[in-house]
Amino acid sequence: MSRYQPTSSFNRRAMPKDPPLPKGFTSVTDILDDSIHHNRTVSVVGVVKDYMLPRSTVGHDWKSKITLFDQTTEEWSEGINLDVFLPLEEMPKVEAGDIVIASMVTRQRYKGSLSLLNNKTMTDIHVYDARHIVECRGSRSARGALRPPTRKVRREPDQKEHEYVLWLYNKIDKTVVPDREEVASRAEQTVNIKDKFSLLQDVKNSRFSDLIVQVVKAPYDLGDRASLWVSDYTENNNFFNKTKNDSDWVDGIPIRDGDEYGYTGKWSKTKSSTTGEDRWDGPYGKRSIQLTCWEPHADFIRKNVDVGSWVYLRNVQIGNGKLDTNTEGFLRTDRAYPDRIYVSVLDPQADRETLDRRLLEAIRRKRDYVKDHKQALNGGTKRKPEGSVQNENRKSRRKLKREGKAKAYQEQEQSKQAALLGLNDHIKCENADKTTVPFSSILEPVRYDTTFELPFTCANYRTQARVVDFHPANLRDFATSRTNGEFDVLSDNDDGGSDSDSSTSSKEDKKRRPSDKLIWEWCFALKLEEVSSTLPKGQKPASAWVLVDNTDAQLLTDLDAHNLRSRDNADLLEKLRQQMFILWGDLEERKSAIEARKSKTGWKQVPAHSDEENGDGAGSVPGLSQTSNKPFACCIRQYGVKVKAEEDEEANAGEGMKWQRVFGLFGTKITSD
DNA sequence: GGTTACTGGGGTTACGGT
Repeated sequence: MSRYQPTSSFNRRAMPKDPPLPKGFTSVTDILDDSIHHNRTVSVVGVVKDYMLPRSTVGHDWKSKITLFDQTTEEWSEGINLDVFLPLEEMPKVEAGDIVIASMVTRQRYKGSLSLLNNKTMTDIHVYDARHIVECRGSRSARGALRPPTRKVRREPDQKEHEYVLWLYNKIDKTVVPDREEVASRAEQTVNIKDKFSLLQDVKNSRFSDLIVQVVKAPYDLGDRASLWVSDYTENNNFFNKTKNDSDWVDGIPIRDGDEYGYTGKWSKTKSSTTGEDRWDGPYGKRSIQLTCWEPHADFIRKNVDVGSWVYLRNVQIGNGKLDTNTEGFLRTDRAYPDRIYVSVLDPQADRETLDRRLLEAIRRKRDYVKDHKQALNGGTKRKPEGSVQNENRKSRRKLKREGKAKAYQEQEQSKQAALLGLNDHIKCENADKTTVPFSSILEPVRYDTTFELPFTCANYRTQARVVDFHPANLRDFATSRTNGEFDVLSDNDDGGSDSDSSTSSKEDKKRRPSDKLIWEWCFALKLEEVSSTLPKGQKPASAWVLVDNTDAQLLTDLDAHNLRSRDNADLLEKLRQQMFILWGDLEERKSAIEARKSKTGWKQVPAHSDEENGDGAGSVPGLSQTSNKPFACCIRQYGVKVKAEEDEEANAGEGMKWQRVFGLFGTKITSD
């Protein structure tokens, strides 16, 4: 049996004299049937049931939609949507009752719904004007009713197709064809697109709103419907006031005063359960709304939505629900289009460029909420001392900058000498106009009016040094991974995805979400040693560990980080090895040999304290200083990070924390020419 | 099967349910 006459439509396909579908065509029923794969190219001939006038898109084309049905679907008046993207002037013009041949269209699933999609190079859309088909009744062909094409067609319909169109016109039950005028007037309204988008803070009772929200609690399945708690991190006084006290919640539903429906009794068995599903993952206060979603939305939610998902919800009816206590939302089955799903899952990890601005703003609000929430948890006083320390630093920094300039001038002569040291000219360094300062002077403690020593200063330097060690010891560990945090899409985010200590999230928040992607970044440290022609004999050159972060490592190596422990990236590892060889000569070979001889106590940590003027602190490997490599010009920045203070140390960065100065490499590039 | 690779609306509108 031909696939154009499957058993599934046998019963609906009556009359033995019915002509077969023209070769290469598929019935609407079969297109709607799951036996046809997605993205298959099909051709269809059908009667226009509904359409939407073209609207502009954010892309180049305009978009219109034509709903088609045929004799295999007329019993249910079911139809398939044909989404058409074309320039406005090329858009086909149709009316209800017209017959359309759409050849070479793609069967697609978009936002949960099946539809057909035109493609510019392959698809032909031929429209037969219903009013003229009547006039063709005397002939065997509907050819005379064919409207002039709106764009160049690949192929004219053949005689069989013209005949089939006429047959279909006569065959179709006219009572199921919607009235032309009625559809036209409805279509006119489709160009008046009402922007129903609303923030939760602005939703109004009995209105319909489109929302961009995050699911803050696992959807609760109620059989024929699903309950969803969502937030966009705005506040609405009419919302339920979620408190930290979870005793007023059962199974995701707040227990109302009076408990009219006896929830407490009914569900008391599960009340004490604190499984992940019961967990509240949203903001406190009046920031979340409960939605009741009927089919087919409920089914979509069951399959595609979980706690943490960001969703775009369309046509949510806002109301007070039966209890008339708090504002709730209702996502109902569309009466006119029962298959239409008004839920779509948004991808916050998408390119920032393509991300919906409204989603970005919601994520920003969440970030701010989380920050403020953290402050509240900490008593709201923590930030002040931090700020004052920074102000302090800012003042002193300005003064130091002035002093630094004078000092730099004095050191100019010295640096000129250093320039004669035979630098590695494969290493290029930015800020060539800036005075080079000796590496040792960067390491000197910073004093303010000689009354106290600053923990660090923020400054950039240009200097000359050579690499005498690196960390981690294995080049494969120069790249590390982290999950792409939710707030990373915010351009001003400073919460660092992997910066778990500064994160305010709960443990659950840190748990990897299915949508999180693994991000690979460079992170390694180089131990630099001073090169100086004026160093007195016998005196050890100054040295210090210098961190190389992802951006600076990208510049340095001209490579992007990936999992270097994966065999797939063996090429990248080799490239990295070659690049580093230019920078540090045979250092890796020497280090490998030494490490191989070392006891199996594991690698030592990079010294947390980077000031290692004497060079023999933890992390230094004896013998590596003898490595033969050339010094090079590089840029070094000094900055401070907050670390936990030991009991006997001064906590100068707020409660229990102290400042520690750190050095970083920047503006330095390995070149092979 | 085939191309190119993006674009994506409606509404005097709403029930059902604990």
